[in-house]
Amino acid sequence: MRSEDEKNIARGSVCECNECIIRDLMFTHVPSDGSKYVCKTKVEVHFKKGEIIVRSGDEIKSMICIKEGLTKIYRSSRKHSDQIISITKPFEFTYLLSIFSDSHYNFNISAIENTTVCFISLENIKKMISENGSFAMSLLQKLSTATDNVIKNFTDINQKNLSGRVAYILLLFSDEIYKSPVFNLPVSRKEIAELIGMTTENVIRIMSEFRKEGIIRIRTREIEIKDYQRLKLIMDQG
Amino acid sequence: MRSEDEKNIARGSVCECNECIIRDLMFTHVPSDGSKYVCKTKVEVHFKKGEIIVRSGDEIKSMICIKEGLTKIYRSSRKHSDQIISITKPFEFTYLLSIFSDSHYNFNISAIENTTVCFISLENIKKMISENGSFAMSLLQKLSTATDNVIKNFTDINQKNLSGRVAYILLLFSDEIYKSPVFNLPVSRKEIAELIGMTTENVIRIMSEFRKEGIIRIRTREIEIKDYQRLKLIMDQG
DNA sequence: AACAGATAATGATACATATCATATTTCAGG
DNA sequence: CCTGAAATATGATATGTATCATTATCTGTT
Repeated sequence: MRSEDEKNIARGSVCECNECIIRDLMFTHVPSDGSKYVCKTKVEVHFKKGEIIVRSGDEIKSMICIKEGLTKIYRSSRKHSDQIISITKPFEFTYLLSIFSDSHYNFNISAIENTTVCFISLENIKKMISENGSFAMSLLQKLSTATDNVIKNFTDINQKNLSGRVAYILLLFSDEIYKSPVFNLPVSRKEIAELIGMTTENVIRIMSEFRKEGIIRIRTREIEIKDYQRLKLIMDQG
Repeated sequence: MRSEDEKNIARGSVCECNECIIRDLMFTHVPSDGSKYVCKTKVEVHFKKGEIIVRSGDEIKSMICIKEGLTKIYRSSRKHSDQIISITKPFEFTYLLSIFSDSHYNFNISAIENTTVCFISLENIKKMISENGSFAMSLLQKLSTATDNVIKNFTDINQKNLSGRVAYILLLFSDEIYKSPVFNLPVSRKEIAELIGMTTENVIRIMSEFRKEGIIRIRTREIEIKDYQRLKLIMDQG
């Protein structure tokens, strides 16, 4: 049976995206024909909202870079519900460094919006690292920053009470992802709960409280942050 | 004012440790004079239990490898108590990948046992990475495995109830660190609480319960795991 | 347009965990 | 050996959060 990666690559077409980190790194560090290893094997694949991109247990054959849309990395455990580890934005790599530590995925990745991703042959990336140290160094820097942020988010969220966590996630979407006070939540309340470690009911309840207090406006998935300062205060004090 | 690193290096002597990961990687990947960059600048420093090795905010000038003893990486937040991110054993690097993502430490590191650490000039490590891709690749693999484990531990612990967490930490010390059913806890109950995200009182309470049930024996810091299977069950079910 | 299933919303209650208060023990320093 | 501060221990209570139950709303499908 073919792996997900192989199936995905088979679906894809050659990618020419200019903002790509890898392309950027190659342009900076690989003198002439950087395309030798990477560009030939890059393929773009589109996933609809909700579709699974890779599954825990699959063999890792690609680095996956988000071109457009939004994805989540998550663990599924037998008894409990899923736990979301992080959300990945355009021009970030989905899977952090873990691609170097294991031959198979330990987490799942799925699209939480319609998403275009770029599969880049991991074998070739490894070859590039081995042959070009300054490329390696730059890639290492980018990946470790992302990993650091994941750890920082975990510790931040862990210390907050429920209101603080909900405030945190609303500000994340507003400030970091959509860069607007009005946005459509790409995730269900259940997924928010999985992201910040609480129950679905309490996510809903606390969002309702924020609404009653005039801090946010809710129209199902559409959220408007009306009192930014207050929400920030709740996040910081939670 | 000199950074902690500089002060530490000034205290140290040249290190000749054979089990060192860096030395091992160099031996594998650097043909002849691997010592050129690294060995000359390696220094061993001893820290007494409780001493701080690096402080959040210090400039990062070294990779720090534990030779002997045990250290903790932790965040100090204004209001709440510290949060321990991970415990580092001999022949592991204390600071994971973060050394590549920032110029200054974001976390603190301190010795939780009498500890000997090895400071290796970061500048030289970076030079090695740039000049030797296969060294870079191996280092990347080792560091990303460690980082992966930190993330996995976070998600594991988060899903457990208090009993499960205490069981987890006791088994960690017994299985991973001391490899013996009897060991002296290197950390206070307060530090255990900071490591697994609960209050000191509840750590004590649950350990007492385990004692009353005959699962462990406690003599202050000395712990004996008497019913390994039961403890494991509590960890898994919690 | 109507339906069904998923998602969101809200309340009542149970449970887990934190907080507060108070002993008791341990241990470093004089 | 004593002493006091820190760590450990235990109980009572308060609080936060999860769970369970029910209804309302949304969304996609026929």
